[in-house]
Amino acid sequence: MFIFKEEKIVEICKKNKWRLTVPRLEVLKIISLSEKPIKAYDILKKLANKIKNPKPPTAYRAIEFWKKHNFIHRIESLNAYAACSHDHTHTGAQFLICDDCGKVIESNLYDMPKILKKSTQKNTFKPLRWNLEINGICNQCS
Amino acid sequence: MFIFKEEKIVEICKKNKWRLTVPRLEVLKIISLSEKPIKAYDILKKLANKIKNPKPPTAYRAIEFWKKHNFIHRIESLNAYAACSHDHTHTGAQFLICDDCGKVIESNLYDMPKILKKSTQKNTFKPLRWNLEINGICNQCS
DNA sequence: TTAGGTATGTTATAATATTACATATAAATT
DNA sequence: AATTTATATGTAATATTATAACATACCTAA
Repeated sequence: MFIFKEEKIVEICKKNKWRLTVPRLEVLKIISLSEKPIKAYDILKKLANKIKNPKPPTAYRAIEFWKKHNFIHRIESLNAYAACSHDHTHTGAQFLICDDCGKVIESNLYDMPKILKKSTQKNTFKPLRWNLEINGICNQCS
Repeated sequence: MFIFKEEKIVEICKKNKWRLTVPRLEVLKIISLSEKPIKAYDILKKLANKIKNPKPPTAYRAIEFWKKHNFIHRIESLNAYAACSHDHTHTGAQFLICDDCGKVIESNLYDMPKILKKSTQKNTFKPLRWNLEINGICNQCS
């Protein structure tokens, strides 16, 4: 989805005083090198090339870490994970999921569309974060 | 979330020549009587009051049936199901999920917001259906 | 009333995710 | 530098969510 530069990651972690451990770095690499959103157990399988006999929690913990810091997203309808291709400040994300090839494009707006905001106001609901998944057919497949 | 009238359901099924079987009807009742989105295995537990020793496929098949016909929605981020509180024609849905009490408000737009449509066009992506989940704090909890 | 299609019952298992606790490592404090 | 504290990992077990496969039952229509 989006390839991170390792030096950049090292730098960001240092700056934020986050511990950049081996499982964390390897998991981020695996996700960011994947062409499509990748599932936890596929991450785990690839992780086995780097770490001796890793167990599910090792993968899930690293996933959780990067998700928390907005470096990756979970595509809910796919149970899969993709590197964030935008900056790490947005509280909402949207994804264009191709029903045909399975590739996912992240397409951020940063602000919630007015009409959605209005609809939350009508319900006196205070929105904090949002996730939009749009299924359809991508450029390449149509 | 939304309570269906049984006679109405019977009528709709007859009209569409859908088979309204016992597991299907009971599963729809269970979901529509639930205050919050309900999980498959909780549906299954409640179904046991109506059907002798039901197994997961019985619940999942009925869920699939109503989902296909747009009578219920799956809240992806919760792995849970809620009765559709709107009509059954929309191809997109959005949900306001309260992080505090877990209740979910369905708030449909029918048309995809222009800004989203524009963003799919920029990617020459042909949208077919969409699902938006907004987390935040509801009226009652704030 | 039989053939075809559709739905269910049942067993088993796959896929996804978390708990719990022991150990290790890094960072902060003395 | 040694000790304390907090954080991360290793590991086994198990919980949760979902599907496959196949036999049986049941509608519908010819």
